[in-house]
Amino acid sequence: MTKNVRTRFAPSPTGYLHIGGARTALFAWLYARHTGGTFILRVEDTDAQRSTDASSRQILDAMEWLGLDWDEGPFYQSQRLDLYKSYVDKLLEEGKAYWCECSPEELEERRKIALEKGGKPKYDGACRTKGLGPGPGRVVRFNLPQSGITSFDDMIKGKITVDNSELDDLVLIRSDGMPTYNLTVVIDDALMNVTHVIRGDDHVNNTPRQVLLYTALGFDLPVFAHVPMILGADKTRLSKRHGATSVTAYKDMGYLPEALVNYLVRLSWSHGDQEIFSREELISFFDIQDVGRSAAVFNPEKLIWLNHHYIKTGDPHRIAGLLPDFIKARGYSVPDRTYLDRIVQDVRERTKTLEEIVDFGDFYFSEKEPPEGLKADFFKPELAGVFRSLVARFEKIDLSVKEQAEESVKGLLEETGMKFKVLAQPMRIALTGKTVSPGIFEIIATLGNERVIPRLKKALAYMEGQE
RNA sequence: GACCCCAUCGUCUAGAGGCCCAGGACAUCGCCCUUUCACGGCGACGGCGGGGGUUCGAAUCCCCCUGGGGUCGCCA
Repeated sequence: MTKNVRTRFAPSPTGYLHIGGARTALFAWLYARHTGGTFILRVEDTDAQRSTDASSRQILDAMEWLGLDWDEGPFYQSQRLDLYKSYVDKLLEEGKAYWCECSPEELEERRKIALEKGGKPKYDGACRTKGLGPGPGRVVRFNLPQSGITSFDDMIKGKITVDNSELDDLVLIRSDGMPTYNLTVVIDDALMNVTHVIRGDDHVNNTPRQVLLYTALGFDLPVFAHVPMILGADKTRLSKRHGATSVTAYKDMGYLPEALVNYLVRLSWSHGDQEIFSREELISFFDIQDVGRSAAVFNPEKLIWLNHHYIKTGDPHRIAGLLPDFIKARGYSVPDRTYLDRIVQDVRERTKTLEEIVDFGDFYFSEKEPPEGLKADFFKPELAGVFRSLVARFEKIDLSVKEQAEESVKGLLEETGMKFKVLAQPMRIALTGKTVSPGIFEIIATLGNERVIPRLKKALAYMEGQE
């Protein structure tokens, strides 16, 4: 029987959930779900200076929004300090760790000199043999082997080998008594029985030192899988310079979680030529074996294409339910749900985000006065007659039934011998204030008599005023 | 600078020695549909970084070069 898979996502609450972090979390979550394993959430808040509760909450919210639910946790490392300390004591006793009194300033200085000499700016081991005890300003360092090699098998990258002489004695306990990342991550992954450590590429270089720590602590090694980075258009690490990088920002811009998930999963992972994946498909298809080794460039255009795809194929009722926040943000009052449902169905083929639904469909929420130029161009006096008949006909029927309006206009066209093309734009402008909109009859049906008639009359009055 | 990693269209990728004078998707550009704009359909443009090997045969294997990324913190 194979060991039950256990994966985890371990964000540090020093900011929002980054797109790259979200993709890593997604992979770890998918792998757990795919294998029927367990997904753990662990907040790595050992940096007391920068960690905040607000960040923690925001990250958890973003995870939930993406639908990445966890089976265990969230665990907070700041609540496990005694645990880490007991392991460090053990290392100290066994001579596998030692106290160091070098100050950050001197270390910085020495690093600079080493760099100038063209060497590796690593800790020189000055305190290794001093036999120091605890004291103010002192840290605990890991006493790692100075020779030999360390290697591990990465599920994505393959075998990675590093000469131990490249490594230096990392800090385990800071001078303020707080443990550091490399220590806590190893202890927690081991104690939480994490079987697959799935994390960003930027951790590859930390891994050999952690492997050494696992060994020193007497733990079994997990399997490592380092996911390639996501880069910006200029192929440098994705950052704010490249646009929005937080999951929350995409939510606020009107992206759907399924679109972001679908976009993110295709970065460095693929399943043949398939582009669109349901959550169920993702769970059944996803495997770390299929994750590529090279970095991917974040392409906002493709994300927006996917978002549009999900907007135009998703359940309109559900999408309508997501609209109120965006409607309020534009200062409109929120109409009833049935009306919203119809709006979504009217506009979704031409709107790529929830925000766009509200902007493109602005005329649904309030009457939009057409610009003077449009009125002059389209509300020609010679149209007054037809418009008058149009209004008269519309007043007698229920416009919310699309067929009735269609029949009515058809009759009018037959009667006057006029082409619909001539009537369409003036009607559109009268109803929406602009030249681009959903189909005329869709608009009419959604707007209904109480909105359509006054707008048409207003246009008619303008035409008559020109006569 | 040192170390680690990576390298197929502009971008995401398929491709695990012959099925590939390289397939799909986004973007771009045409055409069709059409009440505007879209949607949809059809088509076009566009790539195996370079050089050596291995092999009957290489996008696929090996080496070098080049290019790119990552790390070198009392951040994670």
